[in-house]
Order: sequence, then C-alpha cells, then structure tokens
Amino acid sequence: MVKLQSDFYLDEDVTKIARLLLGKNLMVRCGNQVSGGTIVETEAYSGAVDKASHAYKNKLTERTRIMFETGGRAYVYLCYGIHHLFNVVTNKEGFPDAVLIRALQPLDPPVTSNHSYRNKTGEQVPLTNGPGKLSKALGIDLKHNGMDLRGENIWIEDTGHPVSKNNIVYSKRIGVDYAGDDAKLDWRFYLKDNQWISKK
DNA sequence: GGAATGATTCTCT
DNA sequence: GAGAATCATTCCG
Repeated sequence: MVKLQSDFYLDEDVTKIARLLLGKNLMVRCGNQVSGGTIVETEAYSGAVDKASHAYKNKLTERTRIMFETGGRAYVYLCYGIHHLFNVVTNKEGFPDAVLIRALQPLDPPVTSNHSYRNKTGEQVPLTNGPGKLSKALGIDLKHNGMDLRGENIWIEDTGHPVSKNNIVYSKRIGVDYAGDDAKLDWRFYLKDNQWISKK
C-alpha cells in the first residue's frame, strides 16, 4: 500500500478528486490500533462558487481557514452538535475546496471490529455508512482537524485497484437543500451496487 | 455576551 | 415522514 502523495490533492478540479478517492483506503491510527476502510461514497464542495460550502464566496473564518490551505489535509467539524464530519482538503493554497467522505466499506479482513457487526440473524450491519457514523467508528474528531494526510495518525492509501468509470454513480448531494441551485449539482459520487453506501 | 443554526442520525408514528 | 438530540461556530450588538 502506498500513501497518496501531495500531487494527488492539488488538482484544481475537486469533483475529479472526489471520483478518484473512490476505492482508496482511509486509515486512522488511534494509539497502537489502526482502523480504516475503503472509500465508497464522496461529495465535492468547492468554496468559491458553491453555496453549500462553508467557504462559499471564499469566506475565510477561523473554522474554514484549513480549507484555504494546500490540499492534502483533514478538515473535521462538528455538525448538529453531535456528529463529526471528515473532509479531505484539496486544491492549491488559497482555493477552499474539499471532499466529504460519506461512507466506507470495511476492509476484508477487517482491521478492527468497530466497522460492522453481525446481528442475531447473521446479517451484517455497517457502522460506516454515513459521514457521522464513519467518523465515530474510526474515532475521528476535532483533534484530527488540520492534520496532514500523509502523516502517521491519519492517511489515505492507494489500493492499486482503480475504480472503472462504469462503476461510479453520480447524484445530487444530500442534506444541502438550503443551497438553492447548487443543491442540484451532481457532486455526490458512489460505487454502483455497493451495499455500504449511506442511503438512497 | 447571547442567539441562531446545521455537509446527521436515531426513534417513534 | 416528523421531531429531537446537542454544541462549535458564526453573526449581531
């Protein structure tokens, strides 16, 4: 496995990176334990032109500052006072783009037992099929905000198995209906027929 | 300092 | 399908 290098994150087309992240592995170290999964669902947010983005119109605040930095870092924030949402910062310094990771597929064999479990009927129940849930499963919280994705605590690695274009589904983003016309953009990407995506 | 709010999820109907 | 939980961040005064 090879960690993704900085060139990957610097592309100016955030939707392209959102598509390329599908099939890659997101890994998090918690103490001596490493957990993670394969990315199967993402959403793109482009600050300068996207009403749904926290950095819309290049709005620079204490929180969004991390999005303006050079691609390749983690942007984590608390939503609804309950859920931590994990994003990958992309593009060059000064361009506030990010990709929200919405769902992971547990590794096989699983590296930890936190990502899914089998209920009494033997059915596999995922704990990583949603942006809030996967952060909880991996132990991601505000302390990861701003971390370099090539470090030892959190990183993304190439599995060597690129996803073919035919297996990527495009759709409207979720939970951003307030963003007017930008809510209609097909900036959500997920793997076709994958059972681990968040919904719909 | 204080009020408003959301890139969600769970529970109950 | 509707409503609650719950708090860091933002905006206003």
